[in-house]
Amino acid sequence: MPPSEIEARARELREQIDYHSRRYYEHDDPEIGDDEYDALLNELRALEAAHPELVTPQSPTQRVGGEPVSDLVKVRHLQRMLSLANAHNREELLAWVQRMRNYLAREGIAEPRFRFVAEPKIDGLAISLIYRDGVLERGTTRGNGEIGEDVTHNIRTIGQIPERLDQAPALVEVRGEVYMSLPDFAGLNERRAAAGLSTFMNPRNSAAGTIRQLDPRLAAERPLSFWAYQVGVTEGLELHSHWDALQWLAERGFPIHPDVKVLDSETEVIAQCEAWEERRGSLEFEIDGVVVKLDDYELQRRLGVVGREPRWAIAWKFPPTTAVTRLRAVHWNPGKFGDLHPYAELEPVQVGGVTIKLATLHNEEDLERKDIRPGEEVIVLRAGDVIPQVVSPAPHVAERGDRPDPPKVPAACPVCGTPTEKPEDSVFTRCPNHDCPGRRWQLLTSFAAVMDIDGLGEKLVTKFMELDWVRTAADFYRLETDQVASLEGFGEKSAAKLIAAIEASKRQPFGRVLFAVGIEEVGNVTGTALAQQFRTVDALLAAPVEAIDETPGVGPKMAAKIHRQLADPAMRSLLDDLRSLGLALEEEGPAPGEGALSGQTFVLTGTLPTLTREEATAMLQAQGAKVTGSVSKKTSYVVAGDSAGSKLAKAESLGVPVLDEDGLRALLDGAD
DNA sequence: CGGCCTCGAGTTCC
DNA sequence: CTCGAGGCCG
Repeated sequence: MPPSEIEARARELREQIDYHSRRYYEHDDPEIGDDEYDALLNELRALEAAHPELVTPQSPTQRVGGEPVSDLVKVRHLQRMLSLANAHNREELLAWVQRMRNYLAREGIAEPRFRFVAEPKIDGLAISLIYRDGVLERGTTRGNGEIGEDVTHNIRTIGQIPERLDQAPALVEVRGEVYMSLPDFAGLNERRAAAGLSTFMNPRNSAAGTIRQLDPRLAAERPLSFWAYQVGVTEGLELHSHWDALQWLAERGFPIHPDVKVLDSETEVIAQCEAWEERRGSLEFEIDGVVVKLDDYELQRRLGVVGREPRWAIAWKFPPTTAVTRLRAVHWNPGKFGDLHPYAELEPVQVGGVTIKLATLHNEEDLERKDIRPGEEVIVLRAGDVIPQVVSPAPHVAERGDRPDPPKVPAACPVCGTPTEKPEDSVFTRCPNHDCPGRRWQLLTSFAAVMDIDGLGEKLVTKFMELDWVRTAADFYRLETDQVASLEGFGEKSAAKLIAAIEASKRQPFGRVLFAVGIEEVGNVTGTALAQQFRTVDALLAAPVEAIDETPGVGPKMAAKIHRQLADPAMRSLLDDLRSLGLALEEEGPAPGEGALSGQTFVLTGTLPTLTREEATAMLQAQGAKVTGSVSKKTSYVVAGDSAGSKLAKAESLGVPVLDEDGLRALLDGAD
């Protein structure tokens, strides 16, 4: 780069960084992720390192520790706020305990009795609160540990933080974490979205931005919470252990997490850390680890501090939920209806405790937007959920001049080789071949899943297709026990079991069959609605578009699409075949408006003790109830089983009644 | 016409 | 679970 360009680039970077830094800190509303931000900052640092003459005092690189410019008053902490060493696994945790023993042995304390306290490490921000004579005097952010910022005006808006303390000493410093709970975060974002405002990226940013607002009225509108976790400087108060301190805090009304406990051995500590890790996803706040402290203050004092870290505490860090890995290739697969979907083949990498090799890329637009290229490093994320996602190129690759070519949309179907088409109105390029084996495989596996055929999974479908035993879903019902038993890995018994499962699926209601055969726009709900509306497959097939349009939940667009697909001879013959094979192609359930539970909407969540989701759905639908997937205020009941997640929380927040399996049965019995 | 609500579809790992 | 799009209600 010629010098003039370098200078221009440096200026550009400074402007961008300042802009994003303001978005983040002042407007509390970042447009880009931390990684992207860091990439900008790193590029600027690199430029400035190579060309020191470009460094200006105002450059973002010159701010101490990358702290943002701010009008908040700087305050020196009475006692430095320390950081923590990390342990990533049990070996490192045991090594920490051993280090403490060794250290104390050298200090002449042999065989000390260790008691520990393990607390969740909340992803919020650390705050120090000073109470003088029981009155909250000041709240300060951690800052760099030595100097923080005075945020007392915002601290006072947090209801969980007492203004006054009973039986308080002359001086006490309370430390804890200010955070935004996940429900509050979701609610805030919902309100913001409704008001046409941009939404926040994550609870931590949201909390950090809120606490640093200059105007407390803004902070008051944003729900913040608090957990206390330490007593710092005191005058006129004597405590002997961390646990005592926590009790003392609890007695004065500070929130202490109820599951924090004293542990007597490192084995218990490890078990506790692992337990927290397991609970991680079901807590109503984000945690990124567990803080383990030695309980006894005298031992803490003896152990002291090394650098900025106390020897007597450690943070058990959970595996990161993002990782950088190489994108090996982008592949394409046809879906049920021929749309080609790109997915990423990745160099296997550990993210959030599992190894990720594949990740969906959704569609071409998504692929283009992310600008990821095979051969380059990418950031892989496994958010609170389970599904891996490719987020973006790794920060450093975008700076490269000679990047590999972006992946190309295939000109021919990767499975059957038919030239692809891209309809005007679709984001997808598609394989137009209705007989494409890839497409048929998707249809058949989906059919097996929708019809709830036990044991008929992806592998078996593949095998049946290879042997050419199965071309359409109807062929499943033509399989014979002997035939299946002849397969490797199958015996007489397992073959009979599979055939029985296939037979059993014949009892699935008409609506479910309509869903299973693979009609675009027709899922569980629309299938059931069509079945109720038309009663028989003949009536449905004879129906003009206008009649289909009359179905609740179906409008003109869907009606046209459904009508066109039903006219397809292949679809007609499939439905015909299925009928002659004994599947239900007439509605036996109640007509619309009939049935004891008609007009009521149910949502199932979690695992019920004895019923499968499909069974419960069928039982409800038999009474005319509608079963949908998402909770809203129109939902009549949520049926919650074990490990129910966000839907249960939503039901509670909306005041929707929640049933367990017994409650459901009672309701169904009452309806008979 | 605008804005919620709902549905469908695809998807990973163990 | 999340996204986008279509339907429906005010």
